Amino acid sequence: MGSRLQAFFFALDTGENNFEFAVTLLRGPTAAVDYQEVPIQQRTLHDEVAMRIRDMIVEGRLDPGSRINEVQLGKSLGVSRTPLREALKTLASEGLVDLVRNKGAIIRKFALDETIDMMRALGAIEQTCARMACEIASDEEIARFRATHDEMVADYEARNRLAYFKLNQQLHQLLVDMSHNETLARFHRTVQERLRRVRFIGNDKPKIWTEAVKQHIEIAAALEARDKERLHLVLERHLDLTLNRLQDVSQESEL
Amino acid sequence: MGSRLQAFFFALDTGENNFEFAVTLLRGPTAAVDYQEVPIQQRTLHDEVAMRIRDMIVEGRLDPGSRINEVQLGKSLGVSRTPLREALKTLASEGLVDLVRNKGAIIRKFALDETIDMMRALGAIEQTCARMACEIASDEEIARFRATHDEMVADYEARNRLAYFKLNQQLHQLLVDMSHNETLARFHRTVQERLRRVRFIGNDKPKIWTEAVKQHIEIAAALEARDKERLHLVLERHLDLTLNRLQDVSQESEL
DNA sequence: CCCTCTCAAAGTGCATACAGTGTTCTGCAC
DNA sequence: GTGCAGAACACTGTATGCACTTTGAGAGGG
Repeated sequence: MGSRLQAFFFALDTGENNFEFAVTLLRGPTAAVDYQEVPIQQRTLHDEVAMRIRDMIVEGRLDPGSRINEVQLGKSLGVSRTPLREALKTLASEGLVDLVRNKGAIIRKFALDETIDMMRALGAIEQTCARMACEIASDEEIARFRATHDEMVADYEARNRLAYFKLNQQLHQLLVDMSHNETLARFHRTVQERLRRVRFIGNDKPKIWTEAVKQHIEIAAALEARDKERLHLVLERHLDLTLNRLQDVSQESEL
Repeated sequence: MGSRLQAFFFALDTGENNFEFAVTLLRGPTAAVDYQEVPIQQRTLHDEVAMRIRDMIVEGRLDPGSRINEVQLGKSLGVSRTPLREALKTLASEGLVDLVRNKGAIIRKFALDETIDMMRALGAIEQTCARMACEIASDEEIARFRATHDEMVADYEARNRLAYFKLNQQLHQLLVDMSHNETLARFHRTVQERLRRVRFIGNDKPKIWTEAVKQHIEIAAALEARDKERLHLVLERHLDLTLNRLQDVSQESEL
């Protein structure tokens, strides 16, 4: 809703060019009054910069825990400090960096418990949205979910990990979108973005992967049956699986 | 300028500013490594400015739908455009303003359906957190909830509206905090802040007020019984009440 | 060897300057 | 009076400059 363009992009694995666009977010059912509805709109420098840095952080090209040198980074991006600093404010609100007076931006380093915290939040949102979706999602949407789901399963069977991951993420997003609640959906996106660098850790264990797929099949089924409680339960288990995976993999306590 | 709610809110929130909110953003409950742990820290200008503008928006002193003139506002706050612009980036991320290229910041005007959307999100978070709370909240926390609750009911009986409102908000926050999920709690705070200007509309109807209190009593009871499902249901009804109230009050479609 | 004190270099926070873009006002044709 | 062109104005976006804080290396004392 609203027309905030601060969209979040899913470069996911390509690591490059996230120019597949935010326009999707522009759906504006709002009364065409004032400035509420915004046209296509060129991107500003600070937006562009925010995107670039976001990617750098998420892809691990900037070291968690380290400071950002504004002059240096600005030079390397070819912009002055002003738009850079503005971009950092945005990233700070998204929780990707911490801003400390006279020290500037520090790449946020997530403790394990914080990561778990965020995962749980993500899971909770998904559960909630799933419940809502059972009530108000259209049959078309559910069909679309099913289609994406089937595609994903096919990718699993072909052991096509990359495509699988992508569709998996998309599926979770789809579920959330079906709640028709933009506020929750956007929050989900933000957190998911924050977690991108750890989201799929450990999914390379065949057993876990297989289990995850099984759950997904159940999820799709429950959704089609519009069975709130069942869906809630499966998602609970799905989250548990993710958490276990995370805990197994990360002996160290920071990510 | 402002909406008809303006006077209402001046009374309501007593200029108690969101200090805690700003501070929360700096928090890092992490192992004391690197820069993760940040000392008390003086506030920066842009933080201060963000806070001021946030208050101005929430209290209706800035007109929804109108643009912010950076020079003018900067002058009136006694700061240059740089920290002001940085503050605006923060507020944009919080969803209080929209940023449009070559137009700057526009105070966000919420369509009724967007407001409902946010309310629902808030309700969903509360439900979710309540479920979590039933499992992991300590007895002390629940006792504290109960105490606050009782205090609030007393304020109701004394028809002490202002105190009631304050405790009500606090109670909802408490519930969310009991989930021990910082991510969700922070999100809840952000959205609640956005809604501050409309949150308690219509609560002056005695009938509705009475009903709300009844529900609160049930909520406290369910929580003490750690009865997830019951709590979920009551909260559902509580949300419905809020939504009805909102719909009743706002004939016009924007807030 | 270690401590700490000093001071220069580096880096951030904020203000100002400049360039480009929207907006408004004026004057003129009709 | 209405509509339009164009110039003056207003305002935003970005770059640069200055002041103050932090950092860190080296000197001097213990």
